[in-house]
Amino acid sequence: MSRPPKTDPEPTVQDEAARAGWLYYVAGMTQDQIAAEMGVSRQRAQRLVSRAMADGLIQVRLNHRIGACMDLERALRDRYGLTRCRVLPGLGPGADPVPGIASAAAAELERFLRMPDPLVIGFGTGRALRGLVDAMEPLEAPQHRLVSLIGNIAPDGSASFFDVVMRISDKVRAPHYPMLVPVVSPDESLRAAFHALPPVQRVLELARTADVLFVGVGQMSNDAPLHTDGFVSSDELAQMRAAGAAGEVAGWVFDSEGRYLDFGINTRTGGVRVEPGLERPAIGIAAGATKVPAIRGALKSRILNGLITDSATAEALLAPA
Amino acid sequence: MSRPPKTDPEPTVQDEAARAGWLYYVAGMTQDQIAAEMGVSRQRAQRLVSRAMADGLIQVRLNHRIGACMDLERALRDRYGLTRCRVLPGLGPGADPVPGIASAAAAELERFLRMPDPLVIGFGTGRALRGLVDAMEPLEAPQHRLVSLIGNIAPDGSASFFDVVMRISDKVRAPHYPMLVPVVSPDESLRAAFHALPPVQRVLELARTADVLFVGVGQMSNDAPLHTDGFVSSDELAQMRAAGAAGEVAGWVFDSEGRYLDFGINTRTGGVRVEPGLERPAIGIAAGATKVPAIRGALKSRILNGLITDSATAEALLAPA
DNA sequence: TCGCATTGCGGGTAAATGCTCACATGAGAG
DNA sequence: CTCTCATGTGAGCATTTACCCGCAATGCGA
Repeated sequence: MSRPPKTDPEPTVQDEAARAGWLYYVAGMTQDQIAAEMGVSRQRAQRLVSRAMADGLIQVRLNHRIGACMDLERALRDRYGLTRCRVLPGLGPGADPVPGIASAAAAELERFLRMPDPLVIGFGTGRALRGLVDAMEPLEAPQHRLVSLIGNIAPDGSASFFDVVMRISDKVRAPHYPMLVPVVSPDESLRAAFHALPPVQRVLELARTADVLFVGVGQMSNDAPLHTDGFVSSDELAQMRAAGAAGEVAGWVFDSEGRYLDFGINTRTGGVRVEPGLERPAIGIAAGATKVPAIRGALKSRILNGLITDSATAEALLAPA
Repeated sequence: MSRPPKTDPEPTVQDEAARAGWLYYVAGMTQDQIAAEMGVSRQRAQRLVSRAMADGLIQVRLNHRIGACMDLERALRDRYGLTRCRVLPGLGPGADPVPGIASAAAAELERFLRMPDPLVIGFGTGRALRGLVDAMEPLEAPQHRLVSLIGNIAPDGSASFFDVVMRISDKVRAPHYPMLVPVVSPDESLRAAFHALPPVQRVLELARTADVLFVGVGQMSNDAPLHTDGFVSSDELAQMRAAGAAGEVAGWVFDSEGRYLDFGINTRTGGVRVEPGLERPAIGIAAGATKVPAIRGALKSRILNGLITDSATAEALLAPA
């Protein structure tokens, strides 16, 4: 940019690139026309155009609220090394964020379901996953296998409320493998007994090797799903929080750095936990101010390498910790 | 478009086009990649991208002052004593000059809108101003007031086609003051009656004291906007031209020296006229061979002290009269 | 003046793009 | 209920673009 203020005996610098870029992007001319207009070869015109781009002479902006979301996606990807990230416009404070992100989550799942090669797809549970199911289109995908990561026996012995895997299986006609163990066993030995059953072991093995994982993220505040759904008592919740618990994925509790705790309900939680740093997609579906510390932890240790959220949550996740 | 029967808040609209456009222009992905990313066919991706372009969602701006244009700017400033001048590369003869200068005009307006102190900004009308609006980025600037210089009631009683002030107001969330009088009244006494109304007087006062003015420039040739938009008849146009009319700003006609005529439609034009020699910025946005005599007149008498145009028009303005 | 490396140019070519043309789907009129 | 129109979609194809490769010109140190 240190051009002397002389007149035009030197008309040839990146000025030409600017002019070529102008003609290309604004006037919509083809590179052939630009070449003719400027009296140079097509190849040179092409180089000028691409140089105008590389030098940042051309500024492209998107006049749409989606634009901000796209910028947030990129920022989240960079910050947490995500392989997949989707940010949707928030519905405003106070509104339930689940409907907004559910259809995007459903679209993401459908992308995998449409793949012809058989996949094993693992699912957590929770309201976000339930929203995903509701937003899904029925779709024939019998080549895949759907497996639950989390036990689906509630404390009272019934099947768990949000039986995500079964509902998806209904919609896509794929075989499903429920995890026939309690979400949280009363004690460690009972969990071991369940896990020792051969049918359960087969499901556990399937879940551990799943090609794709879709999970929600639970917060540890007083409205923790684990608590409101009756899996932990208020006292135990408070204890775990005092010990640093920040959130949970598939019932497994971790701290603000995303490290799994080795006490509390983690000794009694059924099913498999999502290991940090997987190469396979591990996609979190979660939004809301109260979930921010939980999501941040899961992203930091790469328990999740993909995220679907809303713009307000994305901004909070990008704010300095 | 297969609409999911579910209650999606905003399932899919041109949001997809915006997303595709962002991926294409900002992220630099190929249409194949976009198709894979969004789970649609390549053809659809291409359609989305081109729609994003057609809908004006994508805005391209050039961050470089081409040497030749800078020289023209300086020459125009010197010749006509302009305080602001911006010359953009022409798009070639025959091409519509409006898109080229619109984004520069939008940038100029945005500079004023970003000022924290409240301003009163006055606007004329016409295609150039309309192009400006389309090129503008949405921007929160509620501290300013936007006022129309020109009446916005068309001959048939409808609101005028290019309701610039309202559209800008939409984009920047600033209060706006339309000029509720006919662009051109049938006779002098009717104009006086309109102007005597107290609400109109308040708007007139606001318009007279506006801190910044953005206006187009109309030519008096057979394609005069005043004529094509139905405000003057062919006969009247010819009469005025015979009497020396060279152009008009905000509906007020002047001769080749920029002196306002005191007959013809000037006795019936609503709104305020831009007085020559203002200290406050009075910025004209105009380009095209047919407008050259009009622009020259407006510059000569300093009706305008700022100009945004293209290189071809700038050269014509600098040619000896 | 002579290597010798660096840079820019034109040619050629594979990939990407846009465009047109049938065909499906659905709404609305008859 | 059928026909028609309007809209959207996928496929094929011509055009346009991006990239790779020799070649020549220029700059530089020996």
